[in-house]
Amino acid sequence: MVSLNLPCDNFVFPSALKACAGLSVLQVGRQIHGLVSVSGFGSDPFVQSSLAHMYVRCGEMVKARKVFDRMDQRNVVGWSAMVAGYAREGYITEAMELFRMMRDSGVEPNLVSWNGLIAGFSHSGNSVKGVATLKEMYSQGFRPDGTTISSVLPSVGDLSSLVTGLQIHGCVVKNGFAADACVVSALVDMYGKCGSTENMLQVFDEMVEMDVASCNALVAGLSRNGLVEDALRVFMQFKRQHVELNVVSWTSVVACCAQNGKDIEALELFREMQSVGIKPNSVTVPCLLPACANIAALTYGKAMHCYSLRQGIFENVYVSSSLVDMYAKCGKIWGARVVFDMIPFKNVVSWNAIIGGYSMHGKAKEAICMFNLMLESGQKPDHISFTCVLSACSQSGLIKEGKEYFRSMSHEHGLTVRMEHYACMVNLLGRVGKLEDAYQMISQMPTKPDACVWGAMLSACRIHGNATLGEIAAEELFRLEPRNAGNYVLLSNIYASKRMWDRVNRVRGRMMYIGLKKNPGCSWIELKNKVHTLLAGDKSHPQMTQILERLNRLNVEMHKSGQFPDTQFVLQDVEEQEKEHILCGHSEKLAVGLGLLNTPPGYPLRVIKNLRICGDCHGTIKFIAKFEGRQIFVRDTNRFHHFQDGVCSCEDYW
DNA sequence: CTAGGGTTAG
Repeated sequence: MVSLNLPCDNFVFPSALKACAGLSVLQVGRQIHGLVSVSGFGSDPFVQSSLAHMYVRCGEMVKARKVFDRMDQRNVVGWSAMVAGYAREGYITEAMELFRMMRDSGVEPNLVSWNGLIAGFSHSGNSVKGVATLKEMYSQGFRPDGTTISSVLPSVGDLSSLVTGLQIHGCVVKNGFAADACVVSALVDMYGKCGSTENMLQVFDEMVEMDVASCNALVAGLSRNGLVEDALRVFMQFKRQHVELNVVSWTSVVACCAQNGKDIEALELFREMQSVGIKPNSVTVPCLLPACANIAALTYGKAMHCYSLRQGIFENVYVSSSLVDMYAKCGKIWGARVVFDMIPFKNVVSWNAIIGGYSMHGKAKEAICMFNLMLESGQKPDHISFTCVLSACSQSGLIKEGKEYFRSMSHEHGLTVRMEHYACMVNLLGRVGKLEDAYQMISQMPTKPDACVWGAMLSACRIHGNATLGEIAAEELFRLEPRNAGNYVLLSNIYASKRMWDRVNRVRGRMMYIGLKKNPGCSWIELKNKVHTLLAGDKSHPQMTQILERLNRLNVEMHKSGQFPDTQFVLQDVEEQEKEHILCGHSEKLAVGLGLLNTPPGYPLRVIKNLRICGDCHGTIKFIAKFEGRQIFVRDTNRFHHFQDGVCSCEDYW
């Protein structure tokens, strides 16, 4: 229309600006603003309100305010857009103040004004304000409608306040809002977030007309509450019933798998999603990438990188940040850095990804350097930034630096010290052998230490073979998480390393009594675009004979060179020779053996393990790396081990 | 002709 030189009037500007607002396209909005300025309609109240709204929706509150301040006759639409905008951006005081000023200037808020304010609070995650505003609206004689309900519900879910949720549900039933699809999906979501699956299912079952958003909320709700199998089952049902599943539906089910240890399933669902013609978007990618990272499926991860570049979604900060994380977890820390440097607008998530990456690789210097660069760039650190930098310090035994970061967290950055930060400090002190200091830190905590703190203590006791403090930590853990087999294994390993076999048997008896089995060790390796899973002692892999043959040959070579496996890591009290036999079956060694067989000489190997690497395997893999002239990366639950030339990047300190 | 709502994301 503009290129045809047709004149724009005060009727077409609002419509065009509304389109910009809906799509948050600031660039076009600015151009239209320019046209408005030269058109002579710059003082039309409709045009001005629309302009203010466009800037609000593009997150440009300063620009919006400028337009609003210049308005000659401020109408209810302009006021309401500004109020909602401030609430949405988290400027609560400004929103409330403007709301008051609107009334003082003689403009009465209507239902849409109230709803906008409530939606703004919900959007910015303000759980208390949303509900409070709903109550205030009631007290001033405004009846809520379906929009009010679906605006306020998201903040109720965040509150985890089931009572409030039930009250609102009651209001929905009484007023007949249950026919509104948005209300139903918001209710399903709210009950899911409050952990009430019975209510969630009831709302879903009573739904009048099938609605895809409610189906999606149900899948997410089941997944979030640990009912993974049910989530997958209902998804399959929806597919069979020909519910018109959209990109959100597929993304939800991919996320469900990726967040619950079903990494291979996540990759398969992603493929199926594409095969039925649903295009993954900038949310799908960060949902899927953790699955690639978990099993070090680098080829899939790279494919996602290419896809993101092709689709033009790489610039999305969540997409690029999850790519950084994926490369780091797949052993490519340099690749992670390259991607990080290409992120145009970094946020705290991006910085945390690269700091965490360096930390995981034991590169404390680099992690600290990136942390300082983040501060210099003006980015405020959050509690995760501190978890990353503190764990980097503990990987490398940097006591002084760690203590200083720990102190600055609350004193300089105004952040609350959480359990995981105490756990980092216990880890830091404990690993260098300052077990008494670590124990003292726990005793002086303002809140009761949780399992991650005691777990750090127990691990430190394992490294230094301290049975006395180990027993204290273990007893706390048995009370806090009686069904976590790892704790029993750690304590029993402490005893085994001190040859206290009667106590080893006592712990194992206790485990058996409550019906716990040692978590089987499991490793993954990607070879020729296929991810292979190996379980400790499992002989089912088709190449197992060759693997064991190769490993035995390497074992002989190792003995010849005068090195012997460290057998103190075996749990059972058995003859020395048999111990070595059991160690041979550890999954990380099997994965390395498989990698050696199926890759050309000199090719680097990347292995992922679900538990911490054992000392014997660590020693053996150091030997293999040297003997075979290979770089071998092993990622365990804690960090990366980069084996090369007979040494490991962790310097035997893990 | 201009203002308000639900589902996926470290």
